[in-house]
Amino acid sequence: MSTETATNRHRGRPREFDEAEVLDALMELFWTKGYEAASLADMVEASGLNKSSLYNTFGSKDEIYDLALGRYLDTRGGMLDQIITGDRGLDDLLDFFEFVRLEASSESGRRGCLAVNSSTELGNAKPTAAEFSKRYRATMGEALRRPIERAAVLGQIDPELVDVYVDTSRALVVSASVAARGGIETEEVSRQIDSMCRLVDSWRLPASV
Amino acid sequence: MSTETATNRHRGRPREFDEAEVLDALMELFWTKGYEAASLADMVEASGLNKSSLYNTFGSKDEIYDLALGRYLDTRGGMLDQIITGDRGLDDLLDFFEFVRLEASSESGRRGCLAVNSSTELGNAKPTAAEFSKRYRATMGEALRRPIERAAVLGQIDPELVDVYVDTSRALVVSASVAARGGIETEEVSRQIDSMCRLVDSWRLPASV
DNA sequence: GGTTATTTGAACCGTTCGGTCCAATATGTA
DNA sequence: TACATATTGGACCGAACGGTTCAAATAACC
Repeated sequence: MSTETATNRHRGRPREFDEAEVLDALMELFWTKGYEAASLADMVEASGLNKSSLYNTFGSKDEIYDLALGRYLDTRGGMLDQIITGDRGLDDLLDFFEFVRLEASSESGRRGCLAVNSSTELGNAKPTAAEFSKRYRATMGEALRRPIERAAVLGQIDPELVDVYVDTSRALVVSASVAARGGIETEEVSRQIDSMCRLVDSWRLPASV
Repeated sequence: MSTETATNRHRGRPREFDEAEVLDALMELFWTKGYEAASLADMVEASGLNKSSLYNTFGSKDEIYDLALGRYLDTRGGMLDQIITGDRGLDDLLDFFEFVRLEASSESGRRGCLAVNSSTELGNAKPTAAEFSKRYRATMGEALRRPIERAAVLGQIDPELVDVYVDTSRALVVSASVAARGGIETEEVSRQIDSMCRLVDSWRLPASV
């Protein structure tokens, strides 16, 4: 009956790296270079691991890419949840757009959105990529829906158009990420985000008396 | 003074293929597979030419890609001009969205937009690709501006928001092409286009008495 | 029909691709 | 200290990569 203290979970040599950390580094690589352009050599360099360690731990390039995409979505989903909070309706949405503006002008943000990049690079060609594309779409939609539904409750906008505004907001964000990655000057992208904000403002109903 | 009839423009063996036709085929290849994923072997197969013929006529893969992109933009620009015509303002814009819907549900259209795909795949990495990204953005903007400015003249919309609506319309089209390529079901994409149309309808001002 | 210019197919280049294997090494347990 | 177990770096694989060269074939012009 003596239960051994659960110290012998792993017998041999323990792992010298943090899986999540390495996966993050690989995600960054794919984010920057895309799937095809990122070579195994790049992956080795980015991870700091040996090629065979990489392979043993995570599998093939294909599998690693899927893991990296998954990690991006999880991380990103959490970020969205954190960012789009509050009960101010459209004002929260506008705050999020400001976050998008900030990102789009940063070195990191000019790589666009990994989910969008993956969508357009691998599209229908890679089933798992299409799956992530759908997941990203859903996650982003849900996050955007919250402030917009709240805006309807607050009487800021026409409740009939909640779905339309959700779709529109998502499209605007996607398009901004495309522009940012596509080498469009940050001033121009920022101007586009101005338009996004002005559009949202145009959704406001006149305050009922 | 006897001017020779200008028959001896080319002395040797004449070209056996049509440059534009071959370039179209190559454009289709890059449209479908993207830049990195398209191999020289693919290019040979798509063009029907020999590898060295390809090289002699158009140059390296890199140069051919640029030529193909240029051809896409020219072709596409002409198409946009043809499609977005008329003087009905928002109704012409809505017609264009219907065209986008039709494309997005076709086999061919589910490859997205080559300019957008190129933007996100090569982004800042390839200067010429960034150049095309800007050209595409400008061309699309100008095409969309026409019906929207007309709508302002017709009193359909708030003239103050013309720029905003141009940016928005372009963003919606870009986002639709991303969705179409990303493996999103055609019904879902079509639903997104419904939202686009409803949004545009919400821009209409009440008819002044 | 001879000349000339061009295309053509195939062989070939060195490099990099993604992927695999294994002996050496390092570490926790007994 | 000896054992068991996992990781590690590097050698190695065949295939495909983008790109180049060239002799042979071909067709318009004189």
